[in-house]
Amino acid sequence: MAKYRLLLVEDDTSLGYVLTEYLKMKNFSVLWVKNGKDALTVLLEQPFDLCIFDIMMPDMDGFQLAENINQKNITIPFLFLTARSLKIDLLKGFSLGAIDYIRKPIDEEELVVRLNSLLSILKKTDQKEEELYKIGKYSFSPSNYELKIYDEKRHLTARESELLLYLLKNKNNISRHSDILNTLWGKNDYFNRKSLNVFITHLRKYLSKDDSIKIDNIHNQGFILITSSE
Amino acid sequence: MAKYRLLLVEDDTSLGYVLTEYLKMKNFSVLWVKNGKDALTVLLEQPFDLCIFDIMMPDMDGFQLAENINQKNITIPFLFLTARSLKIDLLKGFSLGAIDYIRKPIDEEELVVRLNSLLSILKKTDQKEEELYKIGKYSFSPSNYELKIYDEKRHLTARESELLLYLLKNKNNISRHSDILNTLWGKNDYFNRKSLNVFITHLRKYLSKDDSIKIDNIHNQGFILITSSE
DNA sequence: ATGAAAGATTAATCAAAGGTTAAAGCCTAG
DNA sequence: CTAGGCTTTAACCTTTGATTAATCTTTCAT
Repeated sequence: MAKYRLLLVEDDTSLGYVLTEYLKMKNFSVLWVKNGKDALTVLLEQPFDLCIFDIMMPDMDGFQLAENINQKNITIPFLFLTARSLKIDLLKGFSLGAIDYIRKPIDEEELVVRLNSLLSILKKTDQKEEELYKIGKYSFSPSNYELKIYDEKRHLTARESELLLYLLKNKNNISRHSDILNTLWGKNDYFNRKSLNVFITHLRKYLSKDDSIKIDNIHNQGFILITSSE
Repeated sequence: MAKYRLLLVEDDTSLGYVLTEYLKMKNFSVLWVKNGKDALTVLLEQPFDLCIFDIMMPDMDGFQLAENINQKNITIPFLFLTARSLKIDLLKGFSLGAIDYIRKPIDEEELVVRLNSLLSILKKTDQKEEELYKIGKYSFSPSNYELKIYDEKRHLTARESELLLYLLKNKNNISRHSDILNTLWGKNDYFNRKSLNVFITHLRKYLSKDDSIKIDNIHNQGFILITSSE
């Protein structure tokens, strides 16, 4: 089983250290940062499966961090792990989109089973791959990497296929640069972005035989596969 | 939003009644049964989105119920809601496939947000809950930066979109210069104010196809998006 | 009424982002 | 170990859009 990648945001040095080591021992890949600002930076650059936020931290607290994530349209599951046990805080946490709110002091073993439970739910809902997609006059089979129009077939490469699938899953909605890159490339930097452009060019060429289909760029935001038909 | 269907398995009559009524008030559809046997029967007959199991019950306890479910390959998400607070019980609960383990006494409000959170993760597939604003004859999707009237679509830039969203949130109320500038630009000076004017001009042009919409200036105060319709 | 400040509009500017093509690396099967 | 296909990097060109500027028009206090 692939390691799950966790981002731990915790300003308390000793707790942060203990948790990081424990979770690593339990076969998680953990990045520990000590404040919300650093968290935002790495979230834009690297993919994670789940984030764990402390609330009370200097500079940017956990709530502010969650607000920032929502505002920036970063799609990442997160939960709060906090000493703040008041109900009002819990309600606020969930209303910000947290998938859990765990009160300190936490038993490490309990934390691990809760993390695994949440991660397995998240994974289950993410995996749903259909057999055949219709794109205007084209049809696309992600499992064979095959793009067909009329009788013409074209075999896409793995990357081309993944990218097209990603765009299709968000058909007529923005697929954000950062989300694409984090999902397909695993990181988001200058070179990946360039690479992404190259593959977008490929897909546009392959799909050029049906004018009702286009891949638009939304400046500084992402790409959007538009099918005007249907 | 469609009602979620819950199955509550709880032998305590007064708690069962209170919970059922409370959850119904919170727009859940609830079936309450008092033992594991009845639970199994209705699970085979009716669909549910989520089940809530007490543990300590006569005849068949919650753990046995969960074991039965696994053995019969019934795929249904369930969680435990129990007075048994020992870690060993929690670990057993998760190992049986529970998606949460909530210790009594439970605050009803907290229970509801936890249920909603879990259900929204589970239903992530049809979680296409993109917000859409109506502005007279226009509709605006902030996540796609898309402004639509009839069949015409226009993609706004990030700034245009943010500004329109800000005005919409204060629809028919004044959006102050200083508030807009501080929120979107992060500072408020001569040049930003000039920039803001330019974007207001853009939005006015984009929205000019419906006379019932206008963006008025309140001298020295701010702007106000007015929709006379509705 | 009048002048200064504020607002509206259009256009110019320029750095950043995107597009395209080709060459360079990198795997992997044979 | 090498040939061929795929991905990444590079080079170069085009487009985009926030800002600034320039020029009118409106508002408001006096």
